[in-house]
Amino acid sequence: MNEIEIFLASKNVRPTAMRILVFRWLAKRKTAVTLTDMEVFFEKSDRTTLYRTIKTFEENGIVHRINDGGGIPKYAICAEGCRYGEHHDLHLHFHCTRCDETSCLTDHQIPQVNLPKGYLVEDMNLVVNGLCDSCNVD
Amino acid sequence: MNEIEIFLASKNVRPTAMRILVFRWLAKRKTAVTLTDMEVFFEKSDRTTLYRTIKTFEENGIVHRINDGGGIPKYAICAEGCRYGEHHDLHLHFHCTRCDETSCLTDHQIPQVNLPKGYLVEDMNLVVNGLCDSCNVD
DNA sequence: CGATTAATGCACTTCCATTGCATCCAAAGT
DNA sequence: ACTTTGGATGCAATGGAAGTGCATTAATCG
Ligand SMILES: [Mn+2]
Ligand SMILES: [Mn+2]
Ligand SMILES: [Zn+2]
Ligand SMILES: [Zn+2]
Repeated sequence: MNEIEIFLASKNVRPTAMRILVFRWLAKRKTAVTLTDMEVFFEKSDRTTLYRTIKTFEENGIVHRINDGGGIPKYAICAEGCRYGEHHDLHLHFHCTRCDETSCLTDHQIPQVNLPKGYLVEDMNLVVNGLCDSCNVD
Repeated sequence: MNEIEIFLASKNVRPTAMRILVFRWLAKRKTAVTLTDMEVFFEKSDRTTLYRTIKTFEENGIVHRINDGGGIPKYAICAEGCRYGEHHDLHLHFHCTRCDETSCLTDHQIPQVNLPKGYLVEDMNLVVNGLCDSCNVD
């Protein structure tokens, strides 16, 4: 077993050929991907398989879902420490309004927030919209 | 003209009967609404009309769209100062994972964030998931 | 190898958003 | 008051993406 297979197995995800390909591809991306992105790249594979692959990945703490406001979910590989049903990706997400790419700024944590009395926080999601460094060239 | 008509007109939105009804209803809501919510309440009206009504409201700074992660957009009345294509609702949004209601916490601004060099901020959106005060009763 | 269980592929369904077009209405001009 | 006219509305159709059922294929285990 190679490194990816070992990793997937450690997440209780059976390392099938398709899953290995998808994971390797995801790991190389610098920005989050949509299901359609996957569909375009893996044109030989069925959309349903990709759908269930990314769902399995999400459920097992391998990727996290990002909602950048565009309505279509995007996915990116998790940082370490994410587990089944328990994600720890409290970092900021940047969505570029020009190139429509969404990226994880894993070095930028979501600031602490105060809430009114009685509210209990489970999770947070901060999306910053603007121009990414590539697009912000004047 | 009553107060609502004057307000709509001030936003360059013609105060039709339907728009007045919708605005009045929205103003009474404590939580953000979906298009389907509107459809259920205004059962006599056509879905398309409601769709275009809320779209017009959004485009003219009367409501803002909230994406709480559930995939279905929600809408709530804007704070003062929002204009055509220019919203100033940098407040926190709370989404309750139990009752699925989403509310604007207009008193809670989004904290300042630092970004990597080269990134330009245009807008931010912070959604906090958890239990609202009504649901967090143990 | 045979039995068992999970993954895949295909077809279909569902859920909303969105659009085209005909009709209606209300403000503005005569 | 009548006509004109552009925007608002309603209905029907389309579009796009998520999700489901089921038969088939592949992987795993004894
Ligand atoms: Mn991320
Ligand atoms: Mn709000
Ligand atoms: Zn960009
Ligand atoms: Zn609640």
